Amino acid sequence: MGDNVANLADYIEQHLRRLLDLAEGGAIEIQRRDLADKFNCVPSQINYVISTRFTAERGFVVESRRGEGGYIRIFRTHLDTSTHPFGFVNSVVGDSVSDQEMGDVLFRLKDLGIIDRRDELLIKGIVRQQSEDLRGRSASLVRARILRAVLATLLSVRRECEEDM
Amino acid sequence: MGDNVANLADYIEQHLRRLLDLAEGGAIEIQRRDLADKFNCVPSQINYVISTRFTAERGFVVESRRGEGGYIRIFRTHLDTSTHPFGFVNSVVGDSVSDQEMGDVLFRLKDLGIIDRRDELLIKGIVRQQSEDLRGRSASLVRARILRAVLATLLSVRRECEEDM
DNA sequence: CCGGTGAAGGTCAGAATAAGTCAAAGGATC
DNA sequence: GATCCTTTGACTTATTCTGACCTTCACCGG
Repeated sequence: MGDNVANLADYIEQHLRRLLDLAEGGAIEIQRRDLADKFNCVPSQINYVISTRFTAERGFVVESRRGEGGYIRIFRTHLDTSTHPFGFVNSVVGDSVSDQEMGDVLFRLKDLGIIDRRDELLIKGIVRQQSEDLRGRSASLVRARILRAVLATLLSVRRECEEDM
Repeated sequence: MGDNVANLADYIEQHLRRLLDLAEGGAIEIQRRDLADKFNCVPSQINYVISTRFTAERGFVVESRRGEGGYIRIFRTHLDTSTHPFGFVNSVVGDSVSDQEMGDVLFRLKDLGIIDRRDELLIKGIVRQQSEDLRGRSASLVRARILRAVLATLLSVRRECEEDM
């Protein structure tokens, strides 16, 4: 225990985090090849670091492009999901959701103070609108997907709005 | 925006956008040969830039003519943003959406200042996450639904936030 | 007229560049 | 020694850039 000697992946993570701290706007751009050279490893190691450490759950979004002028960009999101119920949302929603279950989930979230009454109505409206022409199982699958997506959006946007004040 | 541009195609795109911004009536006319000379590249590079960056999805129409007195004209198309969020979103999204189309739609909305860079990435991430294990048509349908739902949420919440101030 | 000619722009496929994927091997931890 | 995390490299995919070849058009000489 104590100070475990960090491995390569940890060093690369540290490096990227330092860059992010220094960067204006909480975003950085790197070349995969260059970074791999700097750390004397194969390029795919960079992908490993990014996919294990710079995830949405940890508050990052990553964007990349191949070919000439290619890059990897890492953005810090406003959303820190360890303090915000992202995982929680995923755990309550499930893969298949009936209209009734949707109501229950939203009720719980409102009860917990995560969303308010207006959000509840808004979400219910959107989910219903987007699943209205579907029946049975496919409706439930779509509802689940949309519910998760909408909740994720709402939570991150809310947070942004709060910060803006 | 500090968009760092790393390749020729991006430079040419930027140049054309600047011209469009300056132009009265949101339209410009260029000579392919001249532009290629200016950027020291083959003429077909211009076609590449136009066909990848100035698409209908991104809000442009392009018209050209060969032969003596030939030209390429680029027009910016307009989008009515004053309508209700739902109607607006529906007019942009459609029933079936490829990943590429989603990218273009979000790009255009960002271009119009309706969403910002982070929204763009966030939404792309959410939609991809929710459609990642699907293939072909069903993926496109789900993408369309989720994209509509997420955009509608975002726009409604945004409005609320503004009202609250 | 009318067919030729040169001046545009268009198409397509291949090379070059850079990132992504995946599975298997290697280590650490319990 | 079982399991989980890391590291590697062979293979895949995406994007850009180029050049050879094609099409369209105005104009000109006969």
